[in-house]
Amino acid sequence: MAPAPLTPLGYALLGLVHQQPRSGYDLRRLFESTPMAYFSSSPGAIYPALDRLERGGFVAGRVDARQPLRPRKVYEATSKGAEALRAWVTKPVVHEDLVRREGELDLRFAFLGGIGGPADSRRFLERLATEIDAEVRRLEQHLAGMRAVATLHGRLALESGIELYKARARWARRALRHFDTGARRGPRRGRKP
Amino acid sequence: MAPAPLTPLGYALLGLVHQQPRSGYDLRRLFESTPMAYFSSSPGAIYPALDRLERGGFVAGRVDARQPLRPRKVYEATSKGAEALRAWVTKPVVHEDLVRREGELDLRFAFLGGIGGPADSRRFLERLATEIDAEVRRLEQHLAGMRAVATLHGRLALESGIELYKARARWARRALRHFDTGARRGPRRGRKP
DNA sequence: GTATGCATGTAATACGTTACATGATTGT
DNA sequence: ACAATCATGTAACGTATTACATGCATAC
Repeated sequence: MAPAPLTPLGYALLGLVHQQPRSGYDLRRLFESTPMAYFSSSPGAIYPALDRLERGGFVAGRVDARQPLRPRKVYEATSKGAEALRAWVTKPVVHEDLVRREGELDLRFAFLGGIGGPADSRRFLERLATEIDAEVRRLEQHLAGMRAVATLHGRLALESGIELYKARARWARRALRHFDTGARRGPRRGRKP
Repeated sequence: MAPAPLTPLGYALLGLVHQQPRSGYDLRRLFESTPMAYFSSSPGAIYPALDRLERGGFVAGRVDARQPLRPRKVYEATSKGAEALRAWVTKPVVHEDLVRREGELDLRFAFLGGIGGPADSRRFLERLATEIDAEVRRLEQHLAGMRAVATLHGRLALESGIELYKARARWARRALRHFDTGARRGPRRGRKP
């Protein structure tokens, strides 16, 4: 049942080769030159990770032996890989995603675009906003409880965390407008009256 | 020269035992029950990390053999540990801290309270805000450049990142008011006219 | 002929995760 | 008698990091 969960890097690579076939070098450059720099572009991370994905049957690589240079190995997602990716991006957002896997959230949402429908995007964003609200309440209670004991810096650091969560929730609710029920396409105009 | 850099967990533990002597179990509970849950409370992470800190001379542990239970081992920071901690928290914030070590920023700032003076806090926050501004400019340029090619979800995900950075910069500038030059103490009243 | 870019990889090391082990005390 | 709490640890495993290795093609 539990289908061998991948690492964040594994999902990132899987999602990218699912968008379009790419070589290890393509992926490295992507991590170097785009805001995905969150992931390491080091070959010692990427090539072994691609191997694991291939051995696990999530991606298939074929050697592109066009004459000039050292041959590229181009990967694409298998149906098993696509399924694992779908499961990952559509999985309900839970509390742990907020505190230990913050970085994955944007990635999951970005990949969700090519995979799910507007209903999936709505579910993701609504759930995200709800979980954040709950976490903000917890943090504010903690902050209230420590008012007396904690240092100024401790309180400020916690407030920083709270502000970041609030900003993310605002973003989620704004993004939701792009997936309004009944909207045929795009963010144009207000919601159905 | 380069004094064997510690891991994030290592710095977290070091900073906490620098505040006051604590046992491994104290630290585990802290990670379980406070917003520091970002760090794992698993014994397989904490006890080995404390060992490494002790072997490296950053902390010193002594067994607290008060009768009742299994004896606690209570750690406190050595002067070498305090120095390493000071170096870490006062180190200028750089671009890489933003993208690959976001989680450490709040921690560094929180510990800075017990270590540096208001001038250190100002430097930290000003530098942080400046680095964020630069990163936001980069991201917005990237967003502008991908307008045409990228998907709605990709653009929204990037906007999320931008919003989070902006929220952090706002927080930093607000927090700065607590460390105004000439202010004797606390955030009371506006800045010197 | 030297550096840079394309393109793949390996080796050593250290670290975190999960799960398990141990054992005493207190509460029901 | 059993569970929970205090308290410390170990073992197996997988993975990321850093640094190195290789080799051809093109540009200066």
